[in-house]
Amino acid sequence: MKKLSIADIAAQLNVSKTVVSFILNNRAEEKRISEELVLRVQKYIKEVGYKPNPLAKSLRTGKTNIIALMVENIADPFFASVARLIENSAYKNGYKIIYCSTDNNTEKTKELLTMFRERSVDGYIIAPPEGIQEEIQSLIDEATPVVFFDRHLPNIQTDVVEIDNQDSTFNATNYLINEGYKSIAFVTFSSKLTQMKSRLDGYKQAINAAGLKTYIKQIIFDQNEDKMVTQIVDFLKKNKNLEAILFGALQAGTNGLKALQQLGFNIPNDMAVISFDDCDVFRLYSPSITAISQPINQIAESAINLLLKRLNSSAQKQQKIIIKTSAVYRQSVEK
Amino acid sequence: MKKLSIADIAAQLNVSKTVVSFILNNRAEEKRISEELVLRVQKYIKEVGYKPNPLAKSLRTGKTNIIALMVENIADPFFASVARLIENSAYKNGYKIIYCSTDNNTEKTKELLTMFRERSVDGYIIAPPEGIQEEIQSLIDEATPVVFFDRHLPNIQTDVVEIDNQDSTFNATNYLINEGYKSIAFVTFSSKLTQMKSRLDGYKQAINAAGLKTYIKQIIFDQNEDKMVTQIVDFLKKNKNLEAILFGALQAGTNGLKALQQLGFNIPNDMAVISFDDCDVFRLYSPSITAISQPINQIAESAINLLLKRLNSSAQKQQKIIIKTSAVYRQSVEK
DNA sequence: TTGAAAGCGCTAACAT
DNA sequence: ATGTTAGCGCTTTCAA
Repeated sequence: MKKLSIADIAAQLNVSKTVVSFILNNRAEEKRISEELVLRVQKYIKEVGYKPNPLAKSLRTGKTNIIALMVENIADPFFASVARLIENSAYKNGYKIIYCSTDNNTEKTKELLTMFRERSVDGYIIAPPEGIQEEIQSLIDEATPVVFFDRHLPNIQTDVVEIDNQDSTFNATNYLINEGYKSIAFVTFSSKLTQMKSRLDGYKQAINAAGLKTYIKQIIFDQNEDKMVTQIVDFLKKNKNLEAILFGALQAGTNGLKALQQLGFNIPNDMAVISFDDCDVFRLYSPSITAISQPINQIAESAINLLLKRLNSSAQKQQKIIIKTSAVYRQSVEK
Repeated sequence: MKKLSIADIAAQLNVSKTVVSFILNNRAEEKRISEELVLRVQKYIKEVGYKPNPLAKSLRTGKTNIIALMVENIADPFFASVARLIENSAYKNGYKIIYCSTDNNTEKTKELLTMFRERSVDGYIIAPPEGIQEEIQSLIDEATPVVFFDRHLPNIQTDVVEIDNQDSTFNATNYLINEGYKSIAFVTFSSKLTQMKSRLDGYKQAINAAGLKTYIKQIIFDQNEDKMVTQIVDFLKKNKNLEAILFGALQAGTNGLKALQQLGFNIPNDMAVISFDDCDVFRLYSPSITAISQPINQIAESAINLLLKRLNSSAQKQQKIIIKTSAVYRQSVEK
């Protein structure tokens, strides 16, 4: 059974391809095609199970119904979960997702963008690394929809979905201060990305407002987890007076717990702990770990909705959606 | 700046499209095109940064350089990690990945397969749900490469990458038996998938060989985690004599830990624990949890390599790669 | 209301 | 050794 083409359909029904095409694309009314013919064609198409070839359609229209999803790392639970939810909505709306992990690597991301552009991807949802302003701007200039999430790029005007990073760490830090802790550290990754900067700022702001001293450790990311643990161990050894730690990211938190375990710290007696991002590790750990929880559902939903809106109707003012986080208080900060 | 086409290049250089096409596709030698011309064309192409339109190419050749990756759930850490590694190799070899989560839902998966087929995806890497034999068989009949991983479908002859599920649980159960535990439960998901059956078989085999009694709980999967925890809690309440539990899957394990916590069990004194799959939760839990670790790297690598091999040269005997797991012994089974 | 035909950009059979 | 040309299957302008 050979694959049917629109020409086959037209030939069988003794009509032109044009008519069939119009009917397939719901333009029958607009084109004032007789109802009788419309029905006849639709019936036949259903009967033989004809499906238009999307490749040919794409070549002709330049639309692919494919959305590129560019995350930092698809193996990261946060990005994987967001991807899962975005995938759902996308498929529901007739779009497929082609994804990739940027590793926050500028060059790699540029190459990926070039590839996607060649393939005429319809739109982009990106957790952008630094240094891709130019490429993104030229996409925007071509009226290709781009939605940022998790972070943004300064100077780029496009839709963004973010959480209120600064508020989150500000509040968490204040919580620790109010609980009576004085020496509070912020352990995070060394990064220039906007979300990481904001988290650091929130911490600093709270500490400074309380007239306390800041203790900041910015871990250098390393494929080898043990090396990151070691960085935290060293930091802890150098700052014996610490009473509480706020971890600025999930992996900082889990590695931090490993470091604290290695050094035999008792949580929360020797050290109170709060971490950004929530996960099973924190829920199940004993003591359970207080965490700043990102509303993944809202983030994913907002991102895909913004993109779909843009795909369906161009030209509107870019939106910035800031989503509030909530802290889940657990045993790791009980005095 | 308009997008260049092969016709533009040909016109500029006063040669035919054919020549340009052959040179682009590395068939210059085969077609005995003069070296001088090859160089001239290549130079010009590089100069103007011309890239062939993959859409047009695909329409013509029927090849898309896209691989479909169908996992159970991309938000599951196991599948996300495998996806990450497969993504890497695929991009390195000039293929892109379009993925989807099947939810082990037969109907959904069939629809997805239809969609991918319409889009002329070049090959498939699938963790297959039940009931899609027919669709898969017809892909294979069309000589479309399909590689299964994590599980397989009975009666379908195609490349498979799996771990030695039965051996894994057999060995783990035996380990518990040798440690002196008598009442050993197997808590897993209710599933007809091959890998889950094998895990159950391995447990039964070991228990029976030792002349012990089996205690089996097959959790009904539920989006609501608490409901799954409750199922385990109920099971534990009904079997007060249990001394050890082997969990047949990651989520069974984490939910099991929650259940044990709820009931105030002390691990390993009140209950020894081993879980299938390893993750941070088990490493960081106190006591740390003994786990059967799947070699994710090997799984991903084998799967993508099998597929790439098939994409590059059809017709070869299908391979079944069985990968050994290793147990990571931790405190949860120390007597 | 319907149809003919051009063309999206590429490959490859066939010609020269 | 290089060129001509017919499609791949679709959309859309223009004509009837």
